[in-house]
Amino acid sequence: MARAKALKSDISIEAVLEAALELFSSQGYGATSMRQIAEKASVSVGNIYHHFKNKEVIFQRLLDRYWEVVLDPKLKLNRIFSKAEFPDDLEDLAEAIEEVVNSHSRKILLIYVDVIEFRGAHIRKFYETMADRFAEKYGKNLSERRKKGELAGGDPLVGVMLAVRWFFYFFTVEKSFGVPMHFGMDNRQAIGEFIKIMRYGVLPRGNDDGQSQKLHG
Amino acid sequence: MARAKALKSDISIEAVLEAALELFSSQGYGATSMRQIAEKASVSVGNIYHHFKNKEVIFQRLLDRYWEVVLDPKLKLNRIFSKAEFPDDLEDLAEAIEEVVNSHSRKILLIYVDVIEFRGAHIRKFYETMADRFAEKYGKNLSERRKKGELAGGDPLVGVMLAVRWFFYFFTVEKSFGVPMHFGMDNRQAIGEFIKIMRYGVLPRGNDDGQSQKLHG
DNA sequence: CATAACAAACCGAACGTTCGTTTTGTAATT
DNA sequence: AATTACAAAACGAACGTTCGGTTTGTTATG
Repeated sequence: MARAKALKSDISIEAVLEAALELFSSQGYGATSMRQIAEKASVSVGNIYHHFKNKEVIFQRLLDRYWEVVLDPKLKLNRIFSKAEFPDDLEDLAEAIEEVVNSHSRKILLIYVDVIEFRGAHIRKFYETMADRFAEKYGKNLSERRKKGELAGGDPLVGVMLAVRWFFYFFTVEKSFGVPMHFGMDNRQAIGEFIKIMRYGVLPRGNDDGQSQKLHG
Repeated sequence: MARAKALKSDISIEAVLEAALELFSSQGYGATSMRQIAEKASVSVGNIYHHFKNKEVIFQRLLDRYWEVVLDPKLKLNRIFSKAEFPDDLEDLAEAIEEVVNSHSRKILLIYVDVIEFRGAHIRKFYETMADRFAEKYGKNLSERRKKGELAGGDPLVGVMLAVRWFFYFFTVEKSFGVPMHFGMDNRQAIGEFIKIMRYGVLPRGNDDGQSQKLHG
């Protein structure tokens, strides 16, 4: 039987990838040297080249690992996607996305490194296929529910994509960029406001309130 | 009697900044060399160092120029801010932000370069002060209108910030990152869907089921 | 059990280039 | 004449990568 024994070389490879992730995500690709990676990984430069053809395949490998995470069907976010209960799942979506960003904030930064230094060469194709998969999985369920009148007019898929992208960007800026968005309120509160707007909009709903809509004077 | 005469040296400085902007925004800071800048600007390396203390001040200068653009009261976007007619101004906001991003897509990329390679060192303070200024300008007007019942409950400023950030991100990804978001629809249509959701939410409004989005012609 | 044989893992010096910056000297402008 | 603008060469340091040699671990053989 095949044992999953941890080879010594695996430890080195892991150390190199971890060091490279740390450095690429905090300095960029071009500004990170192989010697820096070697030192941080407590490994010789020659050893790195024994395991990796060159600097770029290290970067590529790191991006591949992020895709594995994001595409994992066991990921909570993906399970929410396949249930497709928008907009009831907005809170769950926010929580799951926060979890992804918190757990993989540095890997997410690599995407921006790729955009800046490689013109998005490594990630473009992936993003396109991912968007398609998402639309297929989530979209069918949604359009059915819309026919039943559970959702307002317009393409419901847009609403989900909009929210998902916004959540991702929100937490990425907060966590990966390290820039608190500070809408003048707590994080959780800001998410709550966003969800409220997504569901009900910012214009007052006329029915149960004495105030009826008096816009466009 | 200040002459606005264009000195010859100004032409060199301008060429250097233009070349540096092009290179920094497409390769990142660390991966761009002074020799590359010099060649693209048709200027000698020594000449660059005659006008700029070092490489980093070139980068800093470029970011400063972007702030000047964004803070200019004459900028259409800023004029919309000071009128604060949310959510009626959503279309105008989208258009103005698209204009800013289209006109300054490369400078916007510098922000991401700063985040990646300098941990946002150059931009952090600016963003904080800008958010405050925005909240002060736009916020007062909004809270008054909310008291008059023109807006739904919750902090109305969140809605504006939410929309503004989303528009910026949307156009930045489209134009600066060069990644078409392709929500399965036209750009203008996607913006329209977003605005509709912002105003009315995705849940159907009680008055007439499902078809309440007919106003705002 | 001991050991020879072999490959994978690893190291660190060295290669040729290129880096950011400085120095030196000349042309242009004032 | 004095100062600014510019170009070219040169500096030491650092770059990505290569390479010869050593250590380590496993397998085969006695």
